Amino acid sequence: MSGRELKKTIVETAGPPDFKVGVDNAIFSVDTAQNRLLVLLVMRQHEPFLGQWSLPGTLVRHSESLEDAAYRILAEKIRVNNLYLEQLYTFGDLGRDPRESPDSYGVRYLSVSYFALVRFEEAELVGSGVRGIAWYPLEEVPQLAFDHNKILQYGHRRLRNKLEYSPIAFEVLPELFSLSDLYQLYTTVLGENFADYSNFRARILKLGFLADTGLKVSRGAGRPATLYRFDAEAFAPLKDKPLVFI
Amino acid sequence: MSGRELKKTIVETAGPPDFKVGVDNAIFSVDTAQNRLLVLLVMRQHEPFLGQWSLPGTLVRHSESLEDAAYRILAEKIRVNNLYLEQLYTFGDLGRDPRESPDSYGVRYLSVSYFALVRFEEAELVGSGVRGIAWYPLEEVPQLAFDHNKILQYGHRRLRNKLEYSPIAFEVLPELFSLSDLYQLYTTVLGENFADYSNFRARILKLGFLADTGLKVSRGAGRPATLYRFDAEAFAPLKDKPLVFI
DNA sequence: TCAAAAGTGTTAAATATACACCCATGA
DNA sequence: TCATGGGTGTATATTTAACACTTTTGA
Repeated sequence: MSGRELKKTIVETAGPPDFKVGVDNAIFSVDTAQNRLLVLLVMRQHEPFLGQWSLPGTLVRHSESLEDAAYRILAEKIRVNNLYLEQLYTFGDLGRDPRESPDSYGVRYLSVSYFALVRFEEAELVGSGVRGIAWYPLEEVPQLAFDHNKILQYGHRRLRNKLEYSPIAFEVLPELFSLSDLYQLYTTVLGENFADYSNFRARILKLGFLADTGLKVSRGAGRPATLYRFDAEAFAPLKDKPLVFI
Repeated sequence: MSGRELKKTIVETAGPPDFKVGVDNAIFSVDTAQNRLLVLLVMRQHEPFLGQWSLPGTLVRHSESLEDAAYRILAEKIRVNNLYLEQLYTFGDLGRDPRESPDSYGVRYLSVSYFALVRFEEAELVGSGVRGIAWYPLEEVPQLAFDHNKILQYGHRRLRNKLEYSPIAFEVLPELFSLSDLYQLYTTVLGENFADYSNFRARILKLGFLADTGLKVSRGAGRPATLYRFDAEAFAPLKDKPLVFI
């Protein structure tokens, strides 16, 4: 063992390990036209896992909070005005990143994952020619780099829970939307395991935070739909109560 | 600026920052005898925040996962057989640790927090003479080191949610318990904002995962209470359904 | 024999669920 | 004029919530 290697080992085992901290985003959107739940994947441009699909991620920079980093990757990949974002889970198991030396000394890699929901219609993919970045239907997601399939699984569960218990749907719907728009969003994400349209409608209207704008929209055949607006003020008193939206 | 300082700056700004990763635990228990919700605090023995109360925490070591570290601190502070533990949230804002240099270059500190619930009666505090470690009633918690008051707030919210929607109560009750034991646990944690004893009883029994052992226990005056056991097998099919226990 | 703790039963109101049906539009 | 999507109503089962009440014990 050379002198340099010896020194390296001593230094690295002396104190607690240094971590590189990455942020990985599970970014979801709903294509209501095709009734599909989509997740944003990017092709890795570097080792490890070069050429494999992964969740968009980045290492956290100096003078940047975790959330800052999460917003930064998101902004690097898509342009979007409306979104919901929150922290998901932190993965720090040994050996989750092949850049860690196998003897488990030296630098460690840790991933703080974030979960985001964006409006599909307005989400514009950024990048020259949009190569190596794509919306994947959730059922068609391939084997991903690192432990990203696991992160995605976490994210999917969180999405379903959030949709059921919080008003995140309205962060991602257009300003004005019909009740079928809303219903479709719910069915696409949650499957069809809940109330039929009629009951859904009655329930959500009774909650009292959807304001009828009086406007109508006609989409091909059929009766025109009334457009509603989410009334944040009317919702405020319900904010801290356990609410079910389905 | 000396040569040494210049070099330091260059090196540190070249790549992404190194993080020291800490784990902090919000460890709760319920003193049913006194109807109090308690949290475990330790007195800091080192700078920063020397002599101030804090959540028990540690830096993650080489060859140790985040969860390993969480279990390690817990074991260092209390001896306990039954517990529930899960990851809470990761705090990585700039300046959350005073050891970070103020110009926000150099090493960063990040805290992955864990939430635990342990059985108070069997939890034995470890340490010579049990100095600098104590169960604090939640309402009497003082100003804590770092951002630990915030972590504690997160933990408390998680505790209430978990108790309402998951069977964590049974991880922390004795093997055999009466329905009033269970009810008292719930009232202590959640306040009294839910069903009265009679309705609570009817609901929880109807769920069908509490097995009547036939045994009775008499505690002073009053009719002896039937002892129940949590039947994990009977609960299994309900595991993935949204359940409300209150 | 009484107070304390455990356990049971009853009711009205609110909600969930499964439907059947009516309305307004474009082709 | 009819298929299509939007919207309304109703009947029943189930759940919630507030109680009054009975039972069994120790003092």
